[in-house]
Amino acid sequence: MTVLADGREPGEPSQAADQGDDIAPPTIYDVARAAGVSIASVSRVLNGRRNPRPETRDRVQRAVAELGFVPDSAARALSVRLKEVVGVVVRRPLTAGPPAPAPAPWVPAGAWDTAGLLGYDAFADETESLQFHDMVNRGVERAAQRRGFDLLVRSVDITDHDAGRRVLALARKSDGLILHDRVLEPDQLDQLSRQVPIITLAGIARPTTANVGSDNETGMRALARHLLYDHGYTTLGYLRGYADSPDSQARLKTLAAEARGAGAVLFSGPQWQGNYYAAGAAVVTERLLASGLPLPRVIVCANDQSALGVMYVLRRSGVDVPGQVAVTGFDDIPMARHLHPQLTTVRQPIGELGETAFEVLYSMISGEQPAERDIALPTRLLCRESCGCQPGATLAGVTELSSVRHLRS
Amino acid sequence: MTVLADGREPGEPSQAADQGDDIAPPTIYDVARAAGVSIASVSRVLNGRRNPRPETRDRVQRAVAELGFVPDSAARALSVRLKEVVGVVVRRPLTAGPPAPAPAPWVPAGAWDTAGLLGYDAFADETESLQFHDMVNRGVERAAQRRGFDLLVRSVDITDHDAGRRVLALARKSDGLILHDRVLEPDQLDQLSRQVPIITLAGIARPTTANVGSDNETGMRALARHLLYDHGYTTLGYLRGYADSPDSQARLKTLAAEARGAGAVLFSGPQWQGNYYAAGAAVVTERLLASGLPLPRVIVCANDQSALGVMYVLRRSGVDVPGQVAVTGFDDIPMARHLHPQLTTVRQPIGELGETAFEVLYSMISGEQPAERDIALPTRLLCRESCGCQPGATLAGVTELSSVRHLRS
DNA sequence: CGAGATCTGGTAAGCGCTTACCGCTGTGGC
DNA sequence: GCCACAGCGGTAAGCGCTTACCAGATCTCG
Repeated sequence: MTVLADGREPGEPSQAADQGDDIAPPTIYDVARAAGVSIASVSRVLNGRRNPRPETRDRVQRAVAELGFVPDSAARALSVRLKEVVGVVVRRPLTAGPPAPAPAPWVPAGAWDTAGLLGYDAFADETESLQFHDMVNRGVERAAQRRGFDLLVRSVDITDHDAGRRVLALARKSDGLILHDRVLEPDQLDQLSRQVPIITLAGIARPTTANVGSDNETGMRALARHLLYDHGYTTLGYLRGYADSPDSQARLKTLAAEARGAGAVLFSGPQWQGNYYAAGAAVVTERLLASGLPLPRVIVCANDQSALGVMYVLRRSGVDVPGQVAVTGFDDIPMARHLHPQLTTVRQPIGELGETAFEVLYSMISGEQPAERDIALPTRLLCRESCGCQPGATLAGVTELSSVRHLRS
Repeated sequence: MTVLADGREPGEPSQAADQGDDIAPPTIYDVARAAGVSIASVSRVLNGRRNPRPETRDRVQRAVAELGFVPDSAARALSVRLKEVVGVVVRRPLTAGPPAPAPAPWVPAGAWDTAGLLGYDAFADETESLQFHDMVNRGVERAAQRRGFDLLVRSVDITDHDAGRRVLALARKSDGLILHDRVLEPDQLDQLSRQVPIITLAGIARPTTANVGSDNETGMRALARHLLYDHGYTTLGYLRGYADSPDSQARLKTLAAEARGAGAVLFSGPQWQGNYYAAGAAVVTERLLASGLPLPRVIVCANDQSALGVMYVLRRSGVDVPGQVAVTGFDDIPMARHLHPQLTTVRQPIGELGETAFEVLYSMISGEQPAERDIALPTRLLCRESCGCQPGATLAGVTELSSVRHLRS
């Protein structure tokens, strides 16, 4: 038996450890001693290796139960090189107040500071509220739990241009990373992904990473056709998300193609540049109103939160939604159905996005090559009221149009 | 220099490690070799110990930068006995659909199953939406980040009666735990808290744990007096949270005392037992309506989510809010101001609750005895519309009444 | 200019766990 | 009855890092 210099065995709590209050948790040595076996036997029983003799197994299990032993994760991780932790990184404004804008030179300085947005106090704590990200993370957690993994969550500030270091630090605390929108630059991503498995969400798959997103084309096409043909709208505006968001770009592209096909006019110039936040959308909408130019008949927003901001400003300005201007979103966050009018939007399977991301990551951590490097989950149109539809007679006041069935038949 | 059996030094990536795709991250041995120093020197430079010679420091820093070295957290944790991770546990329904009820024998079986709640499809994904817990966690994360800690988040199912094991497992992955409402039974708490520092949120401080909550008394007193004296309501109902929630009990107690003092009638019997969820509150409200008994003039809800459910059902049943029945909440979650009518509620400093919890936990992890074992953060009344007030002329449509100033002057 | 004090870098032990390897015991086949 | 062999438990190495301890170099001051 190994005995340390001060006379105690390895793992035995030292005298000075803690006075009464906190006692150190038991180690595998404590269990081995209590069971009268070696630490190897304890470990084998715990990990189901090599089929130990029933008597040995019993003694160990009894000792484990009695001491309430659970192996220390750090020691285990060091040994098996698996932490059973995945890191999740979200880029979000950490400081209170409205988010900094995406690069948008046409927005006068000050427009985003607190003073400039006082009128939008209604969204002051928007960044505190549940967003798309959080719901995705909930899905990641569900899937992770099934594999005994936990989530290590970290936010990087929207203005943090040295996110690389912080993400790398997280990487060394986990077995793999799930990165939300816009967390790393492509070259940082390439570099990091050679050291640790990485999944991006709503990004672009690269040689060494996989991406999980949703089928923007199908959903947006259904929405566009609904607006263009069912409602007959001929002028539309697209309020964008971050300029470099692949999701926002894909949605715009599909919408533009459909509008063109229907001979409708689509506004989507620089003055339609939002940032996925309600506060940002509110400012954009106000500028549009102030410009005196006529508004399009319908404003298609890159996401639900933007739609929230648009509707808020329109309503305050006495513009009837959807009577004068219809508004639509994308995502179907829970708040969408609690708005007045209820928001017509395209539902993404938000939780599944997270679950899928974890499962793909898990397979990469296990050393497999993922079969598919770019996964798009299905979307579907939810017609509620803000597009101009009358609330249906369905129970929840939602008319569901499966985009596929509706359009492909 | 130590050399392993196969000829490579410790830490040197073995040949078979990974083929091209993933390469193992550099270890401290790689850095030491690149810098031409020993691993001890590298460690000392990294941790700022013993003031190394400038030249040594330079060489190490250069090598670290070049290799992009970041120490492995598991190895570091094992050595310094600090993981720089705090575990956060939330009890929530993990499966889709409405939550299981708190023990409430008067609710007929089936009332909570999907079929029984079909009419409340509006809240089907409520458990997916932002809740109080998430906002608190955001605060924890903020504070943790300042200390280089990360959050390990885990949910336990609302029906999981063996939560102890799962929480213990989390404990061994972290340096301390923050437990939300109702995660552990008091005896489990006592046992676990002797091994690891624990903070409860909205619970009760015990000899070995600290608790962070908010000042229910002051907030509820302000709300009660506003309803009783400013509005002159003489009949009230209190829709409770979980039966064993200290928050819910404290709020009821204060409300009852105030009502008694004003000679008003307060209903709070078993048929007023909710569960902090909108879906639960909706069912309760429907039963109250079905009972045919007259409703009180105002329904005071244990939290905002409950108020959401109450308002939803009242509105569907043609009851005018606040004209016929006023409704109030507690918490001030972001959705509160987006409801129609806007919800009058008592604001808790939700984010600060989390930040405070972390700070206290951090001090315990650092081996200090917290000065205060039971911390209550200030609350304040926010009068919006659902209590019967007219929307004020203030910018955000919110009349703020500092509970202290209003009542103590 | 030499002895002690000071400073700096290296060596090695140890954190708590897993597992390769070794040796002992008991079994079956000849 | 003996030996090969399977089965099981123990010993010890090693995961990547920090740090106590030691030894050599440098400095200080009598």
